[in-house]
Amino acid sequence: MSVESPILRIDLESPVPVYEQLSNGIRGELVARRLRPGDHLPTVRELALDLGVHHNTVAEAYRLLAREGWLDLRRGRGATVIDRRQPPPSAQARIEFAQRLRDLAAKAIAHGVPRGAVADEMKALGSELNEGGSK
Amino acid sequence: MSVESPILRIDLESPVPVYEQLSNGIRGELVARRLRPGDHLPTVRELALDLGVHHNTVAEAYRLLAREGWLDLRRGRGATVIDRRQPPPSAQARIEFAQRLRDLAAKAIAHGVPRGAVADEMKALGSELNEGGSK
DNA sequence: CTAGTTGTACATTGTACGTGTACAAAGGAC
DNA sequence: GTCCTTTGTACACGTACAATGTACAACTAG
Repeated sequence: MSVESPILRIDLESPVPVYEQLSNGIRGELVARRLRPGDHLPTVRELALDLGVHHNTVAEAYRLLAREGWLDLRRGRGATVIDRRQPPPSAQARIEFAQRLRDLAAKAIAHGVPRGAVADEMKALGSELNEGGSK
Repeated sequence: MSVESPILRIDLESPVPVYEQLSNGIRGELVARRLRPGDHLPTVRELALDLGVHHNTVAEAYRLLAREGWLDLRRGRGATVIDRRQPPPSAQARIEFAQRLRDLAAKAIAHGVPRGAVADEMKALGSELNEGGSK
C-alpha cells in the first residue's frame, strides 16, 4: 500500500522547481490511478532522503497536492491519498488549459520537435485519456 | 506589414512572467504563420507603452525569440521576422515535450477540466497542426 | 555631421526557491 | 496518563530571477 520511490526522478538542473517536479510526478500517478484512495505516501523525510532534497521541499509539494484535494496531510500520521471530490467543471480552467496547450506546442516546435510529432503526441494522449474512463 | 498590438493580452497577476507571456503570444503567431518573414514588429517602446509594461521587459521577450531564430533584432532598426531554418529534430526535445504534455493534462484535470474536455482539446490541436502543413 | 530613434547594459527592488533549524501535534510503549 | 519518537509546519536566511529606472551604444534620416 505504500509506494512511490523509484518512480520519481528529480532533475536539479531543470528550470522547473523541484517541488513542482515532485507534485507533477505524483499528480501523474494520481490521475493515472496508480495511486488510489487509501494509499500512503512516504513521509516527507523519507522521500527527501531518497531523492536527495530537503524535506521542506517535499512538504511543499505535498501541501500543493493537499490543496488540490488529493491528499490528507497530518502531523504524526503522514500523507494519505483520499477520495477526491471532482471539482466543478470550470470554463475558465478550460480556456487557460487550451492556451497553455498551444503555448507548449509552439515552444516544442521552436525547440526542434517536428510539427507532425507534436500532433502525434497530442492525439495519442487524447485517446489514452478517453480510454482511461471519463470519471 | 507591421502588425501585432491588439492581439496580445498581458495578465500582470499571472504566475507566468510577462516577458514569457509576450514571447508565447508572438511565437504562437509565428507558428501559425500569421507573422511571416519580412514583417516588422513594433519597437520595444511602442509595444511596452501599448501593453503597460517596461520596454526592457518587451526587449527580453524579443531577445528570447531572436535566440530561437525567429527574429532579426538590431538597434536603430527594430525587430524583423526572418526566415527561420528549421532546427534539427531533437529526440531529447520530444521526450521533454511528451512529459510536459502529460504534466499539463494532469494539472488541467486537477483544476476542474473534465478528462473528456482535455482529450478533445488534444485531438483538436493535433489535427490543426497536421492541416497547417508539416514543414 | 547632427539629431532622433532603437535596442542594450547595468544597478536596484521585490519575489520565489531551496535549505537549516526549531517547533507543534499525533502515535506507540510502558 | 507519561515519555519519547515520529511526522508535518513555521520561520529566517542565501541565492537567483523578474520587472523596472536610468544611462548608453549603434543605427537611420536629414
